[in-house]
Amino acid sequence: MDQSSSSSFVAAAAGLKRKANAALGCGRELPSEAAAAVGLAGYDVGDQQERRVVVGEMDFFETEMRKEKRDRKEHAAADDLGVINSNKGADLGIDMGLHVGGRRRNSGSEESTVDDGVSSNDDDHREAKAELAAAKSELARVNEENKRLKTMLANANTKCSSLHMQIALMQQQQQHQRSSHGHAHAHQFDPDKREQQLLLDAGSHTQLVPRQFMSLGSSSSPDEPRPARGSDASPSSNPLLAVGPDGAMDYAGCHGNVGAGKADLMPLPSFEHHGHHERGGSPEAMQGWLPSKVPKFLPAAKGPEPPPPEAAAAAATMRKARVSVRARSEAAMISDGCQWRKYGQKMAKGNPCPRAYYRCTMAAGCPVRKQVQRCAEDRTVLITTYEGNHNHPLPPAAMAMASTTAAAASMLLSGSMPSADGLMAGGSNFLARAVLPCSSSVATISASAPFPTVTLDLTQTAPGPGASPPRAPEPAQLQAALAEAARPVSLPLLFGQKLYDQSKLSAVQAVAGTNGGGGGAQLADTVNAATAVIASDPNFTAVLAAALTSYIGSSSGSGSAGGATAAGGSSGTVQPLVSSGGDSCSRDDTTG
DNA sequence: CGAATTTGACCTGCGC
DNA sequence: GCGCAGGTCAAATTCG
Repeated sequence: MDQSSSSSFVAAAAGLKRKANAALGCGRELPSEAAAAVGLAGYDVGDQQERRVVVGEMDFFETEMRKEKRDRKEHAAADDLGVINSNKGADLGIDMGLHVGGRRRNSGSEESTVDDGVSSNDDDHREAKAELAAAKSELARVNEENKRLKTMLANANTKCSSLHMQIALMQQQQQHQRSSHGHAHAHQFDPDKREQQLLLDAGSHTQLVPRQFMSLGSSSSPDEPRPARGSDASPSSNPLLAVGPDGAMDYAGCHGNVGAGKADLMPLPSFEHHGHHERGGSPEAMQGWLPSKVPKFLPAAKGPEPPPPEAAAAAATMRKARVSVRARSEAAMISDGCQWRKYGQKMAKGNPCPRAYYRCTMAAGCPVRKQVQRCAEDRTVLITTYEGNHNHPLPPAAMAMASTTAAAASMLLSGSMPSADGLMAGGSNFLARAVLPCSSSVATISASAPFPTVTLDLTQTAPGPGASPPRAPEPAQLQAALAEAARPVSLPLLFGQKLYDQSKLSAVQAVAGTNGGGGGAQLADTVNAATAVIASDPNFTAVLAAALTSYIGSSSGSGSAGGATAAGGSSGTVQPLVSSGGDSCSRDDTTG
């Protein structure tokens, strides 16, 4: 090794060390030995390519994305039947069986290579032809399979949109009833409820999922200026078509600049970006991106009609609702199908690992951000916290995560913003019971100020006495868990039985609206019914929807959902995974 | 050379 | 008012 290459190697190694540290979430803080202590020693920092492979993103959707690439490759390959690259066979996981002597063709010397090997042996030649034909057949079969899977995925995502709409409609109905019946009385003597109502009233100023849903059909805020819609389809008559007047417009807008119509991009289920409507005057509004801080949110609202201060404050609070995903990963970041750009890194108190800040770059002005941080207690656990909603269609690979997080956020923010106690007494622990047999996922809610957060914990194994330490799920398992989370099945049953049961809803609303201690029977009934649904169909989307039912019913606090707390609360199997600010681990430290 | 990342500075909210 | 912590900005740096 000459001197120049040696020095460049040293420089590269230094850079790699720094990056590897950062990738492991322990960037500036970790000297070499410390990096080794957290597992860096397992990586070959001298090989950048290797490092990129190993320390790169943990790809939840690796299989799917590969499949898509593969699909495209195979189409090309099918058109060019003269050459079958054995690498394709490797990618496909198919042994093409072409490794016969020197007869494997390559694109560089097809004729001569083949002839050299074949001319001397006609039997081998025939055999190779047969293998080639078999390989083609297999290729065609795999192509068909890929197409079928793609179609299934698209259908699933469409159904998931329907689920979100149903959740929204239920929330809308609940809010309408609440606003028309009890809220005037309840809020007069309950400052918290008054504040909640302010949040509700301000909801249409926000870009949060529930507000998006609420905006369907009739606005929750009658005085809220709404863009005129030619086809104001009734959401109840056709939830899918009524993805939302706003959403429809926004999609039309973003389709233009992010390639709508591309087969591999799908509109998010009712995801909407409100910035265009609310802050249309400012440059930031044009970009659709606003910092999350309230003081910046307020001045940014320089449009013709800035929202009232309390509305803006409420909007800022609600906009901070987050969905956190915990997963074991050695990679620096989980791959959720979106494109992210890092815009900052910060040391968080109580955690030696830095927190990285990313924003979505799939579309200009997408307001979605995420924070990535390793858990202080278990640095194999990567905590990814999402905030905001995409304002653009997502590739199929991103739909599972987006749908799951949107559903969780929607649930968390639905209706009102109950106290943390109320959440923990009801929704959280109920969610905590939602252990997926298929993925061992656990969802918890924390409404701790200022950032209500839903955590999807993909690190937990099924609880059991004396259970061994959590086992790291394979990426494929994680992907399956997320895909499962987004798979909407049996929702008509769930909603038909519970969420559209107006009498029961009214009862639950009465509980929530009056902040009273009664209604335990109805609540328990709802919880039990939802639990039954989960038991019969342990689907995470259904779990979330069911949890929403429970959550709405229990949002009044009072611990009336005591039955729901039994399994998860104190067993230790469900930890307080996330708290405000997404710094779950440090929270765990401080709360003991 | 453009895009992405790094990193110190800055801003803001909050608790004391 | 002050200090701390979280979050963001933006110039500098690195990468492809």
